[in-house]
Amino acid sequence: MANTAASRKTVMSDRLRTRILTQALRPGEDLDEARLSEEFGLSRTPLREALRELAGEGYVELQRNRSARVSEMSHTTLRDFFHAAPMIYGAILRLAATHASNEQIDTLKAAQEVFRAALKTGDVAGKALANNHFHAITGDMAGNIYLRPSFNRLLIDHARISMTFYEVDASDETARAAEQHDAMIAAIEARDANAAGQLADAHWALSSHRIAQFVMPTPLSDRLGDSAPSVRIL
Amino acid sequence: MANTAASRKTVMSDRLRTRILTQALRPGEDLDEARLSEEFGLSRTPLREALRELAGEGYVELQRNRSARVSEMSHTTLRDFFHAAPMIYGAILRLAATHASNEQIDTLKAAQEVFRAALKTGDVAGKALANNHFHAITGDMAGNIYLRPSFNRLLIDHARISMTFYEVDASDETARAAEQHDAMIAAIEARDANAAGQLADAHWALSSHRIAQFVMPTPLSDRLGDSAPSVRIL
DNA sequence: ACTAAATTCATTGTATACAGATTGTATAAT
DNA sequence: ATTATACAATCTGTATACAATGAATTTAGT
Repeated sequence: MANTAASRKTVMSDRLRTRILTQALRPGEDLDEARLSEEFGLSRTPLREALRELAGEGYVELQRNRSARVSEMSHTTLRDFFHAAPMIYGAILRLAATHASNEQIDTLKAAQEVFRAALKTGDVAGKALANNHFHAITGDMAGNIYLRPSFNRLLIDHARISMTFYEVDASDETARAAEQHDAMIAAIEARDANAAGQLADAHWALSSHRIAQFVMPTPLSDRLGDSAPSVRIL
Repeated sequence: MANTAASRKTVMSDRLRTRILTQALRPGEDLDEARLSEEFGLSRTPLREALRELAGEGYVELQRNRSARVSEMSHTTLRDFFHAAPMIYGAILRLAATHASNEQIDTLKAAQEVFRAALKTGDVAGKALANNHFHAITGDMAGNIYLRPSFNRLLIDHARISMTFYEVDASDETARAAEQHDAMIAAIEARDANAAGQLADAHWALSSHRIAQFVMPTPLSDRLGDSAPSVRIL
């Protein structure tokens, strides 16, 4: 039952998802059907179906009579990301606090432990994936089928962006992120939607600050004396 | 070039989408692969791929080792719909006003003419589809890849719900909806994001009022004298 | 030498046949 | 009569072979 055909296909999908999230497969990269199907020991038929499922989730983009590609990430997508993320993320976390089941809360706590462990090892991909998993669980908790597709799409690019800026060590900020995760768990456990919403804003502010700092580092002139560096990009 | 294989597949996808939007295929209905592939003159392979693409867009739901089903619509989904729609819709229309190209505005005007024409004929499916197309264009205008998946998912269920409550004649309200569409076009053309956002709220209020009235009609006691019927449902 | 057309090669799209899984039915045992 | 088990039928999942499309290269013409 372990190596059954059905499981091989889900394994393939999961592996591809992980590779895209960690940028082992780069944005815009072509996906050769023959090569991939051979690698996973499956024929092209199930691979093509898997690619279409991944396209629906936003991992890849299909093009007619051409190879599927890993979803692009341009400066335009980054602008759109900054616009959409706070709104969706706030709504998700408020709903998570309202609807989370006790079982889901336990799952979230476990994910948080994995995240903290990943912070210690220092493995970049491990951090990004663990963080991604933590937030994906909050998406499950919210349980709103209309918000989920956009939220999941945001998580994909958040992980991929993270893979870039986690390269630069900033252990104080990751530590603060972990603390915010703990606060989120507490707010959700207390069914406090307002607190969860505020934490979403705070968490987002921290994350977006890091991203902005990476994309557009503080100019030297600002570092001398000026205590309010520009966070706006583009 | 007209009846090529590639076009047959897109025709099949489009037809299935239309049937689901108009509830010719009912929520929860099983989709038999053999029957459908035969109907459209294609083998099961491309049909299965099409179903996976439709699943990604939210039209159908896949289940392992079972037939694909038309996406469900329960009282739970309706509650989620009411929660998510105003937020997403407002954001989309504000972005549409900010980013719309002149060509897109022309397309929107054409769609509005089709919508007005559909209102006159009285065909229920025609109204719902024309309205759906109008709003889909505003989604294109917004051009935010992170909001689009959720917005499109909302449009699917909005069309399906409309197919139910458009049955009941309420020509005064559909006329008002058409006027709001015109106002939206004007706001977008003027690049007035605030006006567009307010119109989104107003349009949504009208639509949700109709839906709520249909789902939970005004009790007789309220109709006699009480001028403020409850709009809240669930 | 350079452009244009034709041909070849590589890759995607589709059809068919087969394998695997699930559901329903019939039969047997208690 | 009821439950359990085995069998059969139906449907989903996968593999392989073939068709069609697009890109690259070669060849012919100017």
